[in-house]
Amino acid sequence: MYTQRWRRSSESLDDNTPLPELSFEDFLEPTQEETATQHHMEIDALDSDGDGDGGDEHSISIKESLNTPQFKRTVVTILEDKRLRSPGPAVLKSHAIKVVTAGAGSVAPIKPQITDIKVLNNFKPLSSNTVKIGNTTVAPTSSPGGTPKGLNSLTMTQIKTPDGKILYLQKSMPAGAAAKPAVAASTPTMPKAAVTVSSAGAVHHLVAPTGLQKAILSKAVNVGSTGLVKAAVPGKGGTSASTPLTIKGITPLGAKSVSPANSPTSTPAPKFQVVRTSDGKIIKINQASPSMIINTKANTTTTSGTGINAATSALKLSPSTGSVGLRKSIGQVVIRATPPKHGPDVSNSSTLTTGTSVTTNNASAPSGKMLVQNTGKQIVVSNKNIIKLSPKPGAASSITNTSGAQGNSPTKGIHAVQIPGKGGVVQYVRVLPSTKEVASTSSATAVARSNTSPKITLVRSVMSSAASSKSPSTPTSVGTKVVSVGNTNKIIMKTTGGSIVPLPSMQTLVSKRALGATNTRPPSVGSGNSGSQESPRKQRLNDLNIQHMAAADDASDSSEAGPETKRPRFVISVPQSSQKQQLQKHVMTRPSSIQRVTVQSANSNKSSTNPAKKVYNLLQSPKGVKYMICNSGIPQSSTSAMRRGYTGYVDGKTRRPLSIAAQQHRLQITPQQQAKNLQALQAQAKQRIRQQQLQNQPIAVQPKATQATVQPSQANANTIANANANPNPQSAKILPEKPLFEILKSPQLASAPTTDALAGMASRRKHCNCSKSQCLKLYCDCFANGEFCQDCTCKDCFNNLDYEVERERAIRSCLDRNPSAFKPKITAPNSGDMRLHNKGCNCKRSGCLKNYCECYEAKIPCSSICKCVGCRNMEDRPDVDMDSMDSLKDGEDSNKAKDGNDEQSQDDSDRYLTDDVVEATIMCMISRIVMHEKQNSALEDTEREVMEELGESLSQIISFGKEKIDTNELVDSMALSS
DNA sequence: GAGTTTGAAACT
DNA sequence: CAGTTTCAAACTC
Repeated sequence: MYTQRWRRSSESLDDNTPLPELSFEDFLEPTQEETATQHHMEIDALDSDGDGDGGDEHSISIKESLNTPQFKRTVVTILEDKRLRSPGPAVLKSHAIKVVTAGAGSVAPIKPQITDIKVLNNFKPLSSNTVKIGNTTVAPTSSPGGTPKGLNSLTMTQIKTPDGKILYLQKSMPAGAAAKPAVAASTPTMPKAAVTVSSAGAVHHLVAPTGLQKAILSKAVNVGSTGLVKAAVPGKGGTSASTPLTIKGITPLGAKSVSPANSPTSTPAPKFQVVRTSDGKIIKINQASPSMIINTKANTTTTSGTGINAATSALKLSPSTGSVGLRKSIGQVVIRATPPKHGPDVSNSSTLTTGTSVTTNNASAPSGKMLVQNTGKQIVVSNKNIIKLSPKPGAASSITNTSGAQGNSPTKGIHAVQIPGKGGVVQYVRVLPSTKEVASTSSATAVARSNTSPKITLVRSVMSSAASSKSPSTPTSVGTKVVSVGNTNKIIMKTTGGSIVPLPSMQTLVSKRALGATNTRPPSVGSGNSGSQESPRKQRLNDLNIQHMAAADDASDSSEAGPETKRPRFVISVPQSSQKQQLQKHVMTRPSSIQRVTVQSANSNKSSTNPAKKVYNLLQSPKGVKYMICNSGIPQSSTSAMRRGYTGYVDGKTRRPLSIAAQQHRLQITPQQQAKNLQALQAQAKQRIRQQQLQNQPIAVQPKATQATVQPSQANANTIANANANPNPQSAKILPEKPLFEILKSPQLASAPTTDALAGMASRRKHCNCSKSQCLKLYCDCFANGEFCQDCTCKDCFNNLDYEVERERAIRSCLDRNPSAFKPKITAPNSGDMRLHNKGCNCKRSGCLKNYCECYEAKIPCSSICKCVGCRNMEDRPDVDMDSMDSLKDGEDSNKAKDGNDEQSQDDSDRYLTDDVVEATIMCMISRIVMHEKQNSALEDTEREVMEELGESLSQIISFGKEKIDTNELVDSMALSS
């Protein structure tokens, strides 16, 4: 079935294929560890910009979350839409709720489940709006009143807002054996009010569909001021092994939903976007209502009786206590719930909502991460897959859909986006054309609009990639269109009345994860079909349904078992081609045709634990450049963070890390960028001068300097040579420097050639000795360099394949703190030898002349970036001005006076004015000229600049000379004193 | 090899 | 963002 979806090209693995390095983040694919049970869902966003308008942008993305054996979790993140234009019912502006529960997987996690709830902004409960995540639905209810009906019978968790508003999480009694806690805000009319939100006397009732929502919160969940709440949910039974936590929003299922849950009476037949995660969880977004459940502007008028103010943003969720607090400040709510173990529920729900064949398979579907952003611009599905929805009017060629073949969707034209879920599960996104286009309208009608769901248009650019797999299940029937997201694919969802913003790519969301690669294509780029923007299809998105379908062929993937199998591995390249192809479901996991390939060692079996198995993401740029990202392990190349010394041995030429972003940058180089490049070139030239000076400096530096300048091995010369051959900084061409295949290999897996290569360039000179960090913090050099510990003397080391989950989590943590954490600290901006410490040191006592200093250790002089005190490792700082000329003169004079030897000074000048220094100086001057030429600067200005450059260079040289003299003096004085 | 020093990383 | 603590490497003895 899906075989076509997946490209598993051994080619990509070809060592000869140039594979530009990718940032370390790129390697953070969903870990293998993720199990089907695990779910990580993020829902960002609810954009009700069209509250009144009905235009809403909604993006839903599903990402796979890291699942550790201990912690299985589903994360749902809802982000606020800051752009809410129309007033609407009180809406949470941005909300992030993160609930993490220990997975109830076959392997019962012993550790308590953690639930994180994070509310970023105002929370706006929508009466009719409901969000359904997996089995759990969260819906704000406008109905005033006390506890919803049937609360007593139900196990309820309350969420209280500062305002006194209360949200209830309802445990619907599971039809099946295991009851799952459901969180829902129900409209007052909801027959089964599982959850109610009452503020100011307004009560929202949550109705949980019997079959669908099941959530059990055994532990209280608290939302901290930070908006992040962690709650441990004991698993079922004493062991607490698996307690799926779901938030169940009971949304009035519009025409589609067959769900038992009753839609609020107030809302006739709201149209919903249903997103289904690979694990079978379903998220429904009621577009009819102006605001999504979770996100609405605070200022919005509340038609629904929800009393929650944006202002009141604090939420507390305590399952046990039932209290949930929402805070304004918190913009995000992430709910992580253990994925429902069993498909039946899911399937049911899915069928109810979507009713399409597509929905059927989820039982085993791996967890997915869904991110919905209020702005609605982006949808991230499974890891890096992104679907962007943008409100811009102009962009879209609306996709007119008539009733989709997919099933029972109430709405007519359904656009389906098929996204590969984990383990080959395909997620489908349906976009139902809204029948009504509402110009910006008053918000109040949110609930009432059931029929008139906000109009959302999906605009997608033509898929460039040809390989689109057809999912059998996907209806090719007329009306439903499957949108595959290809490289250039752009999906724009436009609510009526809302503007459609062409989403350049799906990458935006990825940014968090530093998927710079995706950005490589400007929106316009890519498919010849500009169409996405120009002729975007406009269509209401009534129902957004994303499903992860277990691809039959995925069996291989899934069968591969192991955590990896559950990760989505695919790349989506979608051919622009014909509509027919479009009808075909395209797997869209990654922006720019990224393909994920699982590579197993010859002997590797499907066993999940097989360390040898690795997943490579293959990426091919429009230009045909292939990139490979290794899923397992941290790519060494990309991460060569080089903390203390490693950097010093990495040669920019051979290992110059090139992040995806950087690559994109190159691809999209602009004149300004060119100018910057020139500047960088100048900087490099200066650095070169410095280095030259350092090399000549007899003291201390020399021995290491030689080392530092040693070029890495020629191992990859074949592939690298070309890349490096182009010194022209202006070149927009991607220059893969080294086959990532080798670079990315974990040390353990690295082939001999690779090892050699690495050894040549940056052989590990040492092994860590960590004792407390478990080698999962940047303290650990191995970890910081993206390497597995090997032959180290560390204690309790987790930096190995045995703890890949923890490791990946740690990586993510580091990246959260610092997205550049794994990027090389020392880089050569361009082609040059000039390496710069990106961050600079902060030495205070070492004078930057000991290896404590990262700059010194890397054999590079400190720069203006450094914050060091008493630095002795800088030959010339920018702040050095011509005054140094005088000082140098003085120094020379003093030196002369001291030595009484003019020849000495002459020798010094000869020493420092080496050919390299002169050359570098000239390069600086030339670069100025070039830059000015490009800028069409006046000749006079150019000349002046050039002379200034010369003066600056001379200043640096002089400074160096002066410092050297001072050093000599010091040495002499010390010698004398001794 | 133990103890100290150092500065980045992590934390508050 | 600044101050403090933690950490592991670098260094000293």
